[in-house]
Amino acid sequence: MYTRVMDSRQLLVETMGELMWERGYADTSPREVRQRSGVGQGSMYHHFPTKRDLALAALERNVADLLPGASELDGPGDPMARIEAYLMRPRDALKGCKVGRMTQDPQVREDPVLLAPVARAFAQVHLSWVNVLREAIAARELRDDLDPERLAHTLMAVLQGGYVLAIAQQDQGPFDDALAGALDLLRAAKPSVPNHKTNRSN
Amino acid sequence: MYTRVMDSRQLLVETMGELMWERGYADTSPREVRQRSGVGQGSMYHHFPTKRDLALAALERNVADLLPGASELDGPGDPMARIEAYLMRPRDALKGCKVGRMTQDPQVREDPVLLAPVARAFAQVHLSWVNVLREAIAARELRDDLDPERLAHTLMAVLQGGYVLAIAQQDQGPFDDALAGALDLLRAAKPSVPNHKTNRSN
DNA sequence: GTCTATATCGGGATAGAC
DNA sequence: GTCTATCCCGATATAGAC
Repeated sequence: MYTRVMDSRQLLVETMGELMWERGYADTSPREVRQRSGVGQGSMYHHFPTKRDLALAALERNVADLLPGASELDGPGDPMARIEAYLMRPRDALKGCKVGRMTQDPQVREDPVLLAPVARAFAQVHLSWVNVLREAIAARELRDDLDPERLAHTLMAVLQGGYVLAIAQQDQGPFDDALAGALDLLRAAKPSVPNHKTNRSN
Repeated sequence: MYTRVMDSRQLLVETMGELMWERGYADTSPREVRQRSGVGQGSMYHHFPTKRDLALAALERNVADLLPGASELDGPGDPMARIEAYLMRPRDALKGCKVGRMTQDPQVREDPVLLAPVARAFAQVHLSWVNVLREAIAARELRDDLDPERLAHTLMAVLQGGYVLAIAQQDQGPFDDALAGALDLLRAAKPSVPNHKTNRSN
């Protein structure tokens, strides 16, 4: 590791990451990156021969930014409480998801290399969801006839889709509703004869 | 109404609609539209002075394409059956949603005029969802402590988010999972003492 | 590593004839 | 309404000096 220094390279990656969040990949120009970052032309093309190279680095950075948040699902603590905490964490719905947004960018979608970090990120979040859902079932907080793999996709979709609804209406409300509704459903899906002795072997 | 003729104007709208579905707005050029449609330059700018004008027409057309499908929710028939039919209708997840996709296009997102048809479409679908969910509650197919407005957003989000997951993985699976999981949750949210006499006053 | 200069191409039109 | 010609600009680099 070559240690710290907030050098040009890193500045570029950070700036590109922001712009990709705000504007996507296709509609972000190298010019904008240079202007916002203050890094010069020559310098930029020295570090990143093409826009795509820069985008790849930025994407990986954005993914790395996001994953720690999802690890909130991994515990410790009561599974349903972790789920609730994760779902109810404050999020700016109108900004959308740094990572999920990329799936709608035509030039990312068609480029397996750019899509790969997105796929990996989602796969990892899915894993966390599956685990916490399994635990919730084991703790009798959820009916055991629910399929954790499926449900994990459902809950991830609520999040990603919530952003879409919020942006469409230019209103945070639908996003909050979508998450709250999902939580309501989970609560309604407690086993019909729950273990009231609450001896948490977890 | 000036009757049929698949004239240039209509051809342009149709083609732009397809391209916006495939590539979004920002990344679709007037040139592509002309080439795919076969309509000439002069003709195009005669009918639509700017790209944005064409996009608006195409967007409205795409919305009009989609709404009839959502009216499947409006019945008649058993509410839960309608919900299931709507959710399980075959969809090509990798193509994404014609309308929802627009929310991720930077140039649409920032343009209230272009965003408006999207917002109206979603509002209308939301209405259909609220109605069918109310009916499901009235028919004792869903617990009456669930909030139809919220749940409507949740279910719309599952759909929209399902597309995101599918595209990320380049796999229809996560989409199908997300919808199936949502249906599982709805089924698990039946009232604890359901009315087994099934006297449908609906 | 960074700078400035230069190059090519496509996007998004406008002009004016037919 | 449709055609061809033309225009300007920004996107995305490449070249070569410092």
